[in-house]
Amino acid sequence: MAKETIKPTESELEILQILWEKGEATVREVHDVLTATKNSGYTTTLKFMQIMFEKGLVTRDESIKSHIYKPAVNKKKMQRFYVDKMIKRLFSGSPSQLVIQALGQHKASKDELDEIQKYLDNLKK
Amino acid sequence: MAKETIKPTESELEILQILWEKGEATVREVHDVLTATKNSGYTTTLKFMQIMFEKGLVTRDESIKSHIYKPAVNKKKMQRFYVDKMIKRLFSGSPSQLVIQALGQHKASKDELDEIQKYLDNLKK
DNA sequence: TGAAAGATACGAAATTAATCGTAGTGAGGT
DNA sequence: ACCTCACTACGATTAATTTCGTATCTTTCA
Repeated sequence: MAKETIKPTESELEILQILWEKGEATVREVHDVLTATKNSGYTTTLKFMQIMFEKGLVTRDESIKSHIYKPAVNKKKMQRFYVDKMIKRLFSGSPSQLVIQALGQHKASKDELDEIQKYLDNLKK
Repeated sequence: MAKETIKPTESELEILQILWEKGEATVREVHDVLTATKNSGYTTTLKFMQIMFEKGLVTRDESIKSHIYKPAVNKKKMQRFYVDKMIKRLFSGSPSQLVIQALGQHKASKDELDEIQKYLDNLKK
């Protein structure tokens, strides 16, 4: 009975991101965020969230007319899963290559660099 | 006519990884690598590579009986694309969170840590 | 020379993802 | 009491992805 890692689709991940951010939200709220960048119908968003509910990616409170959805999967766990996959598929299994790539392609603030430095010091023991 | 980023599917990425690694390979060679971890038919691998050829993800030399395939997309470009997406979708847009996550979940060697350190020093200027 | 081995091409089934239309339900206001 | 509005449920469609079977071709070698 090993728990399968539930793999969200691209669209589901987009919605999870919003739910993680907000903690909980109605379909309407999620949809409003989505339509800020893309445009798709309300029932499309609704359908996605219903499917996510069936898959166990979210829970929902149905006691209110507008159901309230919450993420049911752990963000950290998903991060780990995808970081792993990405390292394997795109960085020949080398985590440090990913780190360097990530550092290189975005400018981090001084604070962020310091935080990474602290983390690094710790690893170096 | 801006060139669209060609987005390989999961399976296509798996094959690209092998081609990037080897530089070039026949279907048979790719298939042998694949079947080390999963199991699927030879014609499945063949079909994938034919589709990838049509999409322009690979080139091939047909002058030999067993066609020789080469990657036609840049690995760095793909890395950038997916790292971007991942930061956006899973790390709330924060590259340093990804870095810390990646560092935390895999043990890097001393050499690798040094390399990252050097890179970091450089960024800090 | 002709059968076996191994390759490609092609079509098509099976599955999964994404998208939307329509119908039905319930609460609130007039 | 009824109309309207926002919401859910559900089915259907289309598109993309994965997977293979079968036909065909070429080389080799007994």
